[in-house]
Amino acid sequence: MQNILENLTIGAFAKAAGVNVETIRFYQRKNLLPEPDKPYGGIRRYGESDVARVQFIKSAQMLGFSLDEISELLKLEDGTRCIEASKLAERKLGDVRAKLAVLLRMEAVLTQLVDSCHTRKGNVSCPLIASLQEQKGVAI
Amino acid sequence: MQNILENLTIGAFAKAAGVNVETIRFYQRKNLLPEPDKPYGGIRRYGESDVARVQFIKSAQMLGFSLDEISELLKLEDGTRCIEASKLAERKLGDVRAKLAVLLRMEAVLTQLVDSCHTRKGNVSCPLIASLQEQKGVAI
DNA sequence: CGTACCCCCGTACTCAAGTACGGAGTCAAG
DNA sequence: CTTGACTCCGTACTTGAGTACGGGGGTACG
Repeated sequence: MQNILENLTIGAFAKAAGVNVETIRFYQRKNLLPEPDKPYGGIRRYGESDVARVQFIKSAQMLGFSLDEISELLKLEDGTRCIEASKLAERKLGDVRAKLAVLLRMEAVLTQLVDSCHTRKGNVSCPLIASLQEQKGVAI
Repeated sequence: MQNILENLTIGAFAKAAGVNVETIRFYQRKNLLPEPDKPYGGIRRYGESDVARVQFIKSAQMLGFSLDEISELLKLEDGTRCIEASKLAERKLGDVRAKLAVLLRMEAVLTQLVDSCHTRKGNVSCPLIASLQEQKGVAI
């Protein structure tokens, strides 16, 4: 692994991160990405950590976090004083665990569906809704 | 538990589901909810299963599924022939597991952060990004 | 009987998260 | 030293997911 991923122009950076240039700029305006300072009148350069940061944003988005929430997660990444960090982290942990609970249910139901399709034929349905309903009655 | 949740007007339905009336109508236009037929010139009535369906939609949205994806999940719920169902379910299972993998990492990192804040003081940061990066190298 | 609160349906507006566009500057290759 | 590709930055447009608005109709109660 060489550090091909250093000294990237914004175009190469965007390509490496799998988004387009405008998205990068958009994230910079939102302060999700640092805007590296540029050699006066020149062009900015980006590196591997920037790429990873964008990929993190994208992953978190897939999990239903909004950019505002992601910006909080990034605050944790970037480091804060323990008192605030731990408060924030605990909240986020709550969100994460709630999502996990739902996803685990879904996984179970879908797995069962696939299995039963392998053994039986014909029509099947899949109690996704019911599986989540029970959850509400159950203590966490 | 009485079935207070039967014979609801759209207003009561929306309230029970925790969304507003326009959202219900919007979902109906998108065919995420069945539009019960109404006594000609009268008003439509809704029941518990409709409420559960909306709550399912909301849960799935929190997990980053789009309404189009949710409509596929609902197809599974509503029952289809095995051949298609199982294909679809397998794809969805892939999505679900990918999300799970990321969430589990996040949970681990956040938990660790909270723990280490309880024992140490000062500044902390939290390798959220790094934890997801490793994932890409690892076989699933 | 009227008036107040729903329902129905259609159109129009909003907000988050991008995407697209365009003029001006920069830079590397020929 | 020009040309073509790329950067910079600002403004404007688009899309998904709702929200709001408004006219026309029940009905229920005071």
